Amino acid sequence: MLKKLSAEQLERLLEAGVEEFALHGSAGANMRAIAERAGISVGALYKYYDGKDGFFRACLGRSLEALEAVLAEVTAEEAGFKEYARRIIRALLRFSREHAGYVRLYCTLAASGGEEAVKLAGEIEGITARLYTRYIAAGQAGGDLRRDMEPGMFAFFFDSLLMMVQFAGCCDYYRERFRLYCGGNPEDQPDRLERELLKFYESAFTFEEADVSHRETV
Amino acid sequence: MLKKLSAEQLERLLEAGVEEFALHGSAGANMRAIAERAGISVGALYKYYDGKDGFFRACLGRSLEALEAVLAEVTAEEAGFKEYARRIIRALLRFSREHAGYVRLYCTLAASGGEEAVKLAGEIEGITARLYTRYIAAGQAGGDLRRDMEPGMFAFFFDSLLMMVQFAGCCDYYRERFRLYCGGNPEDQPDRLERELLKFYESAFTFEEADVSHRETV
Amino acid sequence: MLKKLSAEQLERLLEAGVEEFALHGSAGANMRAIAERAGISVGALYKYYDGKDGFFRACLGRSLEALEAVLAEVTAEEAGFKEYARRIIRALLRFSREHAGYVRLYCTLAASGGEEAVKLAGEIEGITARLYTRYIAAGQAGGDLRRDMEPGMFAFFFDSLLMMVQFAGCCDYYRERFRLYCGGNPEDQPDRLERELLKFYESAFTFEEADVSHRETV
Amino acid sequence: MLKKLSAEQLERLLEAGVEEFALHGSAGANMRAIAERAGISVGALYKYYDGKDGFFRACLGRSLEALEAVLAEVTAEEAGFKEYARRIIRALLRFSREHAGYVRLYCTLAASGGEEAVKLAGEIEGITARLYTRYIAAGQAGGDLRRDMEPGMFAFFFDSLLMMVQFAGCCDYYRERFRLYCGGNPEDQPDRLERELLKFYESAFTFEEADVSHRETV
DNA sequence: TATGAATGAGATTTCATTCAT
DNA sequence: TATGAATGAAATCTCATTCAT
Repeated sequence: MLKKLSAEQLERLLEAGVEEFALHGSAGANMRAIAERAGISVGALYKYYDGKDGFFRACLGRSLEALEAVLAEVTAEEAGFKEYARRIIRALLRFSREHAGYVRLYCTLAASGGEEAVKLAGEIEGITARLYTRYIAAGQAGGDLRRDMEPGMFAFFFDSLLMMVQFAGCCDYYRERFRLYCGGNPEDQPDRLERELLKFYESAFTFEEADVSHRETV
Repeated sequence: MLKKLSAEQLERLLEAGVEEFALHGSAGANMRAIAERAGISVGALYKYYDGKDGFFRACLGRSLEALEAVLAEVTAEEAGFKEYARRIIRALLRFSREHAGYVRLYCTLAASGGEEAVKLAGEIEGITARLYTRYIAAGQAGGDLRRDMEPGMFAFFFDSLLMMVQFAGCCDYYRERFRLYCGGNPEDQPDRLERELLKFYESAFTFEEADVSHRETV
Repeated sequence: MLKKLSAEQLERLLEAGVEEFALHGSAGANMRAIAERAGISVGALYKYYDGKDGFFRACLGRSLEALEAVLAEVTAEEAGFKEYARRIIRALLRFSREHAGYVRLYCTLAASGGEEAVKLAGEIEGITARLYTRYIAAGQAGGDLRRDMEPGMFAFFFDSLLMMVQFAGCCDYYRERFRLYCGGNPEDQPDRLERELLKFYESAFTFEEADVSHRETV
Repeated sequence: MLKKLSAEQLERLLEAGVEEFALHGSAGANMRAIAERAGISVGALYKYYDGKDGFFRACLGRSLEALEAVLAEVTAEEAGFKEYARRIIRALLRFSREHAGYVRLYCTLAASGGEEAVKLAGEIEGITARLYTRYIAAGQAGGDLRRDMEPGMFAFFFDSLLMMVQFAGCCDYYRERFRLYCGGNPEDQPDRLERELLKFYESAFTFEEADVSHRETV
């Protein structure tokens, strides 16, 4: 890696890459278009990155770093489940507003197949998987969360909805889908989304068979 | 092989297309590779479909039809919420086992952007969006489901988890992600997945603030 | 050459070929389009003619035969120069009205290069070249036509104008060119064209230096 | 050879295109062959021109510009009819010797049909049509040219012969045709051709009915 | 060193020709 | 025998990558 591209230029380059890859996929992206969008020459792009694949991975890395940073920041502080969930929801909604390209790229990556995708899944999802699962298990141990659930499974459901909400804020298809179900866009009604999602989570995670044994299951 | 393309060959062609598009995306797919995979000539492929885009849409159409057929079949019969959900879960798990390619293509489409994706979202998701939302609203009216939720939003959550479970059964990234959270693959433990997901749904959808007012919210 | 295509079908085939070749040139013509236009199968086309080139030559032959037939008919009768010219003009104008495709194909052929074209030029133009040249020489010997001209050259000029008039009646470019010079289309004003062309010919062919020695040459 | 395309190479590219299009027509020309003939890569060809059609038009444009330049130069100076005609004949004969490819392409274009050809006819022929017609009308007004002719028609005849002479110098078919009528090639005997053509023109344009009323019309 | 034009392999697409039916 | 779908070579065109300037 040479050192002559200014930090700002590198920034622009990665942003351009993220956007182009998110828009057209790894195969459909156009290296020349990326360079132009970033205002640098293709030659420079190839000096700094090792071909299209290498650059794609760099863009991906960039996106995932940013995502992880947000999550790390949010999950650093201890909090009760509801508050914890609220913070994550808010952070991710803000993230998809501010870094739509990153989320789009993440979505594109997740849809792509192959060894590479598997490897990246391990790197990216491993952290949150462990984090959420442990947190839920701790909640169970502490008596705050229902005991008749598998922490891993419920962590999976928890994270899945967060992913979907993010995609709904950034990716055309998921955005339209959200409109059909809920009306409007996620970023225009963060409070409503937060409220309903929290409600959903709260009861799913705290409900106990025993508490409702008198009710007729539907 | 100069025989007329048999129905089976045409079938193979679409399957090959579904697989290739699912694997490499719309841009990355290779028409020659598709023809070879199906064992026919490129010329024949172009005789039956109008270019790459046209063929892509045909593959998409086939995938979505199959998906809709399954959902239509399952949702035709009336049932209580839990039974209804159970059937859908089972049907979709079976579908992703038997038609992994269709689901992969659906996932690829959802990740792609553009007008086309938006239009397709409307066609594909509109049906389930209305279906689920109405079903939930009916459940509320009948007293089976909690009243303090927005039917649309909760339908969105409901469907989102189903999507994720399907993707986890078919797409490399989502599959790996599932392993990290839950261990193993969805299709190898359908009962476990069904049980936990139903548990999650049941409490999320039937919980009522009033019932648990004595509990400390976590 | 097999015998099963009816005369009418063969007719249609050649007509279709003439039109297609005239329209798109030898390289641009589409064999399938020709077969379709003629209402027969491509297989039959290939049974009767040996590939594209062979069929092209057949179409050409057809056109040239028709052209020669017209000229042969007209030049069979003896007549004075002016009457002779008048007849040819009229015959060719009618021919280009009734067989525009033949003339177009002739024009296309003449524009194409290569050995083939040279060979065909010999076959096609040889006849008229000899005919006109001899006629003019005879006119000179008989005292009807000026003596200070080379019969071959003047025959060339004579024929060249006839070609142009024909092209003007059938080929888009030449037709537009005619409109710019003369206004209207040749076939809509055959009398005017005949009159002026005859005037042109008459003076060109009968003028004698001696007769006008007293005039200042311009 | 990774140097920037030199002016000379660009020149060669157009020349190669003119030659290839002239030889095989617009449909039959081969872009790869053109690039090879010019010694550049196909990629470069496509960087400079917008597809086959765009490049064809560029080649055409170059040919027609050159033709117009020659005519403009020649017709700039005033002169009596005979001198004027002599100059044009000479200029065009030289032009077809030096730029055979341009003339061939012009001939190919004229034989091709379609809207495009009509439009180009308007652009190309319009200039000479007006020029010649006005010149002839002026000659009539000044008493130098016969009054019993339509200037437009005679201008058409005038130009038609010039076209044919040019084609005879460059296009295989027309060249062979010339040999049949006149013997030899136009460019090998420019003086003879000039002399005879002038003779033809002179009498055609200056003949007056009145002058020869005593002669028996042939 | 940074540039971006040139390269050319490889993709999409067409269409003359074949041959099973 | 006549058909016309299937073939696949060859055409057009794109774009990741190189490298002379």
